[in-house]
Amino acid sequence: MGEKVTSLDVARRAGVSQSAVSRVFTPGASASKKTVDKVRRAAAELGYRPNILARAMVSGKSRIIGLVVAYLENYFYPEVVEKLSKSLQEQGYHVLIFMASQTAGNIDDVVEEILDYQVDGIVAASVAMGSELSDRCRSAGVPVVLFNRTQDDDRLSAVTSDNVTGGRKVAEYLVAGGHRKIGYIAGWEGASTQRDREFGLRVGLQMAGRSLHAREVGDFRLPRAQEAARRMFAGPDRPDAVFAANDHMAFAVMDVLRFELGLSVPGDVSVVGYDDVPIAAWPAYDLTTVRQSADRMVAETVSILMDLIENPKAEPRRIAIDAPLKERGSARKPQRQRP
Amino acid sequence: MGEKVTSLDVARRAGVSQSAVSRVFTPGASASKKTVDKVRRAAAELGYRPNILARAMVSGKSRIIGLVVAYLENYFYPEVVEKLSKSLQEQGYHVLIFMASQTAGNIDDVVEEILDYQVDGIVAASVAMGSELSDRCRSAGVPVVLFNRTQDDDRLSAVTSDNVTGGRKVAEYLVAGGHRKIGYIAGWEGASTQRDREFGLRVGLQMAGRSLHAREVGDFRLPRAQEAARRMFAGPDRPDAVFAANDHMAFAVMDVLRFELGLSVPGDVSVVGYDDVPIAAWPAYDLTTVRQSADRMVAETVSILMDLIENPKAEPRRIAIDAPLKERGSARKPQRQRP
DNA sequence: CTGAAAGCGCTTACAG
DNA sequence: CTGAAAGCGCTTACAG
Repeated sequence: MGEKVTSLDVARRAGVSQSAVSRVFTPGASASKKTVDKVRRAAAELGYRPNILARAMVSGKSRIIGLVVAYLENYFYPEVVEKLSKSLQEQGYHVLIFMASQTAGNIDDVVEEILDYQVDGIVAASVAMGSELSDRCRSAGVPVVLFNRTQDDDRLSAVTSDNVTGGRKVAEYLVAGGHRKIGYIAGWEGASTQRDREFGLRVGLQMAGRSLHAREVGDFRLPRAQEAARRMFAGPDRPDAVFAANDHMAFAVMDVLRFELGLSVPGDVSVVGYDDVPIAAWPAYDLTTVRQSADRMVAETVSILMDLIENPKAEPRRIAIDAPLKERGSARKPQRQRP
Repeated sequence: MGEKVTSLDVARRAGVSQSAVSRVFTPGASASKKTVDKVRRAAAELGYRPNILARAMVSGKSRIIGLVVAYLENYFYPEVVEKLSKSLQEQGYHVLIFMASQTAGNIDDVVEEILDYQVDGIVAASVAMGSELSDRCRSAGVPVVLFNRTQDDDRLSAVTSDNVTGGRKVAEYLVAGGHRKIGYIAGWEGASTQRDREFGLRVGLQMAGRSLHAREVGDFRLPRAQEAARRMFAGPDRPDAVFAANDHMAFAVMDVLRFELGLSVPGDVSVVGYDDVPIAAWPAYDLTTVRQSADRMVAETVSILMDLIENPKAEPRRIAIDAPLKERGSARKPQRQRP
């Protein structure tokens, strides 16, 4: 206990200076093979490992990335956390996680806390950032990338899927499938993903000369989505198709339709989601959905972050990954085969 | 950019010493109201925030907890990550996340990396730790708590649910439900949770004068669990009940039974899981399962960690939270009503 | 209560 | 290539 070994201890045992030890443990530094050997041996014998915090203090690089995430109930995010962590680990970085409470104002406090840890970068997943906050990050020289969300501030990098096109594809697919009464379960209206998906849906509908038959707000949350589905199907003129702004809500909608209202999916009503989380492929749902590749979004995020960290004057980037529709069993298929 | 404000800047502006500034920002320290006011004002004007890394270096407390987690596909873990982060945040700590690759040996490297960050404690969720490793942590004075796993080494703290009793309850419930051919889908055999749940099941069966009818290994993974279910139901003498070592596998088993084999659940076969993840309550599964409270497990974990951090000579603790059976629709119910 | 000084464990110019 | 020295931004005894 407390047998804390420092670089000075190693230096003494190896018969070299502290600087030499430092160089041996610094990737690009110059040291003779002889020194390297002596130092490595001494370090191994002593069980020495560099103190990252001390290194961070002097070098100004902590190799910590702050990840702000609001809710892990939507199973798209656990996948993101896992992939982001792994990918960053491969780059020699680690993720410090900050759960933003649902409460609106808290995100600002959270970012201040993150900055206190001298992070090298911030990934804000599914949260919006006040402009004062992004100013603070900018002046602190800490790059921020918005994940699965965009903001007007174009000095902020952002990675999303192409939500507008994704929404439009759903409209086209549903129309091609012969649906005439298309309902939409909206996500939380403050989210750009919600707005973009809905916009795409409406554009697609309009291009086909149609319009939305019904609309309810599910807020991206399970109970709200259930209520939204109940309201939407309460009247006599029920939809024959529903697009839910994400898979998470689509599952809830399907279950209300099937188990509460006794409707058949897709017999009576087609259901389409957005995200393609793993559960969408489970046979109990077999959900037709828009595929949003966590892999590709994470890869872009890491790439942007690394660029911005290495080159502080690099331009912020905004990426929208293409989002193809994944056909499964929860929505009636267009009759393409019979021309 | 780079307008890095230090405690010395604040001190100068407030007309006090650096020590005074430090004291104002240190919870228990003594400072006159006058000094506090001057310093707070100067700090606010300058936008000063203490550098946590610098503080960590001198104080020896980083207020970072390392969390090692192996896989987030089992939706018990995202819940844990979220709750643990929030709870720790409330205590002024933050979570540095480390994804342990599936590869066996890697966990050791990961722990070394964690230690490099001078964490104040480690939570190892669903991973085992070599004894050399736990020795290193001990000698570094870093407390470790195993989460949802136990090890022989009783100098390690561990938080689990009462897996043995949980398994036994499943046996009793299934027997009471009139099942005669009970199959078990095992998790990864290296996991204590797997061993304990199976042991409990076997004990319960034996106490009722029964024994296991079939057993296949699902490794806690989706595809393996599916294969296990297929094998188990391939022969003529199929089980009338299946206990899967966790919910995640139980979902896969249910889907194979229902959608591949055309069996009715619970009409033809009852299915029981373990964990009670949120999806278990979704009507598409309505899974009878053993409830393992993430809330309580997290609370215990945080409590142990805080104790161990504050008092390094505190004894390690091993907690097994009680795990009640949650009755739902996927398993035939015992006929209690008619005596 | 308050300040001057030393030091946490490293890295980084600067000479050699 | 290598070492001595300074310094990263704080906190912590130690005097006062």
